[in-house]
Amino acid sequence: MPEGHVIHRLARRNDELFGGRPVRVSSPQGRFAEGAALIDGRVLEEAEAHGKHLFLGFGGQWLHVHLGLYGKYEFGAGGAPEPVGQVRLRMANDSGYADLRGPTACELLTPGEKAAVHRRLGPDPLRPGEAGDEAWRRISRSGTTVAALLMDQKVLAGVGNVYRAEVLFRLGISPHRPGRDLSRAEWDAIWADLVALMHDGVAAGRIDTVRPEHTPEAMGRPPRVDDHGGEVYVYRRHDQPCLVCGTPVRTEELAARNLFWCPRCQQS
DNA sequence: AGCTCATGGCGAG
DNA sequence: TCGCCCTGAGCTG
Repeated sequence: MPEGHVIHRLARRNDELFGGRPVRVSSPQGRFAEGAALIDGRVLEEAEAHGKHLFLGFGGQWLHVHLGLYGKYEFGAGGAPEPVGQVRLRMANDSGYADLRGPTACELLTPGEKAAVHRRLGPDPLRPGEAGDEAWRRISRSGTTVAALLMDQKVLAGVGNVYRAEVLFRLGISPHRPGRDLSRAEWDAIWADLVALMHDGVAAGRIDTVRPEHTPEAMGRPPRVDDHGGEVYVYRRHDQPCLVCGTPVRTEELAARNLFWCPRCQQS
């Protein structure tokens, strides 16, 4: 269950393991059998991520993978074992293998179709050279809440439920503020914080957002591990005391997703 | 064994 | 806004 940092790691991992060499491609489960046959034995030329979309380039044909809510990659060294369960896509060479399960998308795209995917995605804080200006144009004109806008992949690509909750907490911004009520300075701060947090996420392979001064050790509290594997302020911490002010973290359903925030630290 | 939930997104209405 | 798709983990019984 991935946000953008996971996909960028997957692009790098695929490139390291398979890049520049022929790769065996199959679909043990069978649901991607025809596509797999078309690229089986070809050379992986490039691997790229845009938001939560992964693109693997096989000379004019692009394998497009989107993990959705449940998709998962598993990498291994050496020979691939007998597939267990539902493996949609398997890529393998003599060094190792990668198994993909449960993706929302696993398909071959033409360059034109790939370009269309990019066109409908907003700027990605993890893509080199991208700026948040295009996102700001949409946000500053929208009456939708900033919480919903941050999750909208047309506005901004790669941010999911964890990063949106955490960046709003870190900047003390209420998730219910309409986008058009944000100042340019506030947006610039959000973008800069996302760039920093998500690059940390790529490096660490998990989402950590708690500043050093608010860690349990610094606050004189018992150590704590969030069940999704990172240290965060509000994500999935509903009814637990805010790490900064002690007020119970609140939750609410917004556009069919859980939103988390601190009603005291995020009033403005 | 059978729920329920999850870091997502699409299309129908 | 709702229902639906994909899969697995973590409960409850």
